Amino acid sequence: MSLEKIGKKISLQTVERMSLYRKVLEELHGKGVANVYSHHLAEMVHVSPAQLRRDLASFGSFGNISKGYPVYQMIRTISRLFGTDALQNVALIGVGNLGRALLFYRGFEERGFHITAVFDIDAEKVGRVFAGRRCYHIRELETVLPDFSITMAILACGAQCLDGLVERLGKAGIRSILNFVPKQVHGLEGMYVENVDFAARMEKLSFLNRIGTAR
Amino acid sequence: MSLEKIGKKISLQTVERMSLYRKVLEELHGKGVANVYSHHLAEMVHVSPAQLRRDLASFGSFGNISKGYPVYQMIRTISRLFGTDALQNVALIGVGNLGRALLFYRGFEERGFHITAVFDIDAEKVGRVFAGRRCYHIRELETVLPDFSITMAILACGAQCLDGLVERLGKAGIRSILNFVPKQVHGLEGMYVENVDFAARMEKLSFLNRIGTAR
DNA sequence: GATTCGCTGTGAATATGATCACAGCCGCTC
DNA sequence: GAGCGGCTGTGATCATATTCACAGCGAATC
Repeated sequence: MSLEKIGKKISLQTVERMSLYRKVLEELHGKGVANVYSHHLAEMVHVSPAQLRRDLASFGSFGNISKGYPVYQMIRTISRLFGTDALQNVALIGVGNLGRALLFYRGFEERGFHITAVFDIDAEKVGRVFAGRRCYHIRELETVLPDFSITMAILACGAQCLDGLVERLGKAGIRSILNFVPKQVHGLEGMYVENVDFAARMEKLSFLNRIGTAR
Repeated sequence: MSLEKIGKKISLQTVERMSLYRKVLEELHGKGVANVYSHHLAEMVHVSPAQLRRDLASFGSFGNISKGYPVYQMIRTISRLFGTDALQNVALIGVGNLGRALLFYRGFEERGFHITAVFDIDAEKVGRVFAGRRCYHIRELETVLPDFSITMAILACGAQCLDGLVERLGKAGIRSILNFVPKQVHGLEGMYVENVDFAARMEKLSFLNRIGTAR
C-alpha cells in the first residue's frame, strides 16, 4: 500500500502521538535496543498499550509477535510518514526575541527542519545575518521562497505584519504554517496552520489548577 | 452553583476553545460591542454555532434569547474560570534564548500571568537582572518560590536540568508546569503539565503536507 | 512434536465529542 | 395583544476515539 493511502487512515491525534513515539524510539535506538514490546513503549510515553498497538497498526503493522516492535524500522517508517527523512527547508518570518530563539533552537535541525530563509519588516534588521542566515525584507518573499523551494513557514512577527501575509505566503508556495503570533491564523484552501498560543496553554493550566482535582 | 461545580462539567477541549472565545470577545469589547449572537461569534473563531452554544452552556448559560450573549459579562466569567481575573505569579526556569524571549513576551502579562521569579543553573547568569527580574540559582528554588507564592512554572532550561526538577517544584508548591524542554515531562500526583514541542508541531504539519489533501 | 507462555492485531463495546433539529422564548410590529 | 421572526438551550443522534478482551501465532522448553 502506498504511503498516501496509509496516511489517510491515520487520525490527527495518532499523528501527534507519533512524535512522542519517535522521540522515545530514538532514545531506545541510541541505547542499542533493537526491539520493544508495546507495553514497555506505552509506559514510556504514558499511553495505554492498547492505544499504542492501535496507533501502530493504523500505519501498517510490523510487530513481531514475540519479539515486539523493531525499533529502527519504526523510526524509519514514522520519519517517512512525516516526510522528515530528508531535511526540509523552512522560512522564518520575524526575527524578534522569539524568532531569534527559534533560529538557535536545535530541535528543528535534529528532527528534519532547516530554517533556510529569514524575513523581517524592520529595515534595521534586513541585510543583517542571524545565526548564519541573511535576513530579507518581507516584500522579497515572492522572489526568495521559490529559490529555496520552501513550503513551510514559521510566523514569529508582530501582529501588524499579518495583514495579507497568509495569502502572499500561499501564493508563494507555502503549504503549511506554524504560527506563534497571538492572533488566530487560518490558511487558504489546501493550507494547514498550527497556532501556538503560550498564554492559552497557561490559561488551561490555571483552569485545571483552580478546578480539576483529578483529570 | 459554585465555580468548582461548574468547572467539573467543562471538557478540556472546551477549555482550550475558551481561550479563543475570550480573545475574540476582548476584541469585540474593544470595539464597543455589547452583545453578540452565537453564529457571529462562532464564525469569528471558526467553530460551529452549535458547538459554541454548547460550550457556553456548559459553564452556565447567559445568552439573552434575542440579544445574543453579553460580551463583557462573558469575558468576566471566562476569566474567573481561568482564575486570571487577578494576576498570577509564575516562575521561569532557564534564561537561555527561549527563556529571554518569554520574559519579553507581552501576551503573558496581558492575560493575567506575571513572571515573578527567574532561575538558571549557569553561574554566569545568576545574580544578573533580566527584564527587571533578578536571576536566582536553581538551588534556591525552595526558598524563593514560597516567598512569592508561586504555583506555576515555565520550563525553558536545558534537558540536563530536568533531573529531579519536577519533584522539587512539586514539593516547593508548584501545581502546574508549562514545559518547553523537548523531553516529555510528567507531573506528580495532582500536578498538571503541558508539554510544548515545536518540532512535533512541525512534524504534524509536514505530515499533512505530504498526506492529507483535505482534513 | 506437543505444550505452554506471552505477545500482537483486531472485532466489539464503551466513552467522549460534535452536530442536528426543534421547543420555547423574547422583542418587535401591526 | 396577537402574530411573527429569529435566537438560545438542549434532548437525540451521529461520529470519532479509546479501551476491552480474546483469537491466533511464534518461540522456547521438554
